[in-house]
Amino acid sequence: MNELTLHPNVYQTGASKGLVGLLERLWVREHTPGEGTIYIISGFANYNGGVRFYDVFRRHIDNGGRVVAFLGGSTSQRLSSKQVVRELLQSGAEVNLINRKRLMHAKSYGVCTGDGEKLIVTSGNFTGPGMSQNVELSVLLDSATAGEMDFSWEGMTQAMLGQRWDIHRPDIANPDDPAWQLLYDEEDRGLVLDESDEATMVVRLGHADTARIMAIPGTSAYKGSQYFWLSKDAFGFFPPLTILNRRGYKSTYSTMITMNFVDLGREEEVRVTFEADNNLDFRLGTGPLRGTQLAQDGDIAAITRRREGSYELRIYRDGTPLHTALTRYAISFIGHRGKMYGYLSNSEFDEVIGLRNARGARIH
DNA sequence: CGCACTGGGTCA
DNA sequence: TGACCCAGTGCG
Repeated sequence: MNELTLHPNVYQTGASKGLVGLLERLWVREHTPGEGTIYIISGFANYNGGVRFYDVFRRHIDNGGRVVAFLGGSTSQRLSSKQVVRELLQSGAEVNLINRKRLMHAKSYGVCTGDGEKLIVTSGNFTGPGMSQNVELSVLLDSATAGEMDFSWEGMTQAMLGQRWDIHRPDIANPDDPAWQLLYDEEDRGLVLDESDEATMVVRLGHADTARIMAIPGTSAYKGSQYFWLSKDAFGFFPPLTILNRRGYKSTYSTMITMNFVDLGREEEVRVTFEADNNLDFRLGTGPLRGTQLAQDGDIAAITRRREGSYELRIYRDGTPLHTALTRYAISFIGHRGKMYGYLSNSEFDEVIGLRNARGARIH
């Protein structure tokens, strides 16, 4: 069946809620690892755009399948990152970088197997924000429809390769390959945030988020790790999750960020983890809050991204005026226990909490 | 000892 | 079965 989605959570005609859901249908639910070829076409690409699927690609390739990607590349613009290309190449994917004066701006994803051709035509790039945060329109065309209009992935990709375009295939073994210069380094923590990335996430905390915060040291409730569970739609809100797990056998992708625990007056390094191979949990480590009694079920946490890897965390207790003021930004329901979350710009957040007046001047 | 891991639960 | 929810174990 064909499907259309306008994400995040705006409109959908079928069961899938957004681009990631459509991709899961094509590449996971309706696909057997090793069968046929997976295709990726995107002008922009970063690590978190693919983090849901690297495991899927690896398993597919290990079982004899192919993954073919066409990504934008440029020496002057930040189109695709070294990190996403390295990860794709390491899993065995074939990556073509298209360097054009006029951007390769198409976005399409799909698969070709013995069952036929399927494709998604979308505005969503292979990036964290494109996959979930931005408003993006996507259409999935099933094999019957693709067959009806005579679409072929092989035909389209061969036609792309036949253009007089500047196409590069970076060599994973050779860091001096000039093709790498078409890619940017997204792990440069000195990167200045785009204004649209200067955002604050507000999330209504639940029991699981606060049980260890409320626990008494020495009790069993105090044991284990202290996390806030976030929506996996929040990939785009964090730096690339490029750290792979060392110990376990279930792959996880994580990153370390600097978190200023404003209520503690303390800054700590904490880990953000995506449990790709366990239960798809997306967790923010908040260990320093353990046992502090600073947050309980129903309170609001505000997580403010100030720089690429620097964040601030503030807790607003249920029943306080600022809790009420911030709750109206938590507009998306997630999970099945009434958790809600949402975003607002940092300038708006600063104004709400009184760090800044309506004219944007900082208040001391 | 804290937290990276584990592996269930639960509802749509 | 996807995506949060939950309660630990045991490693370093």
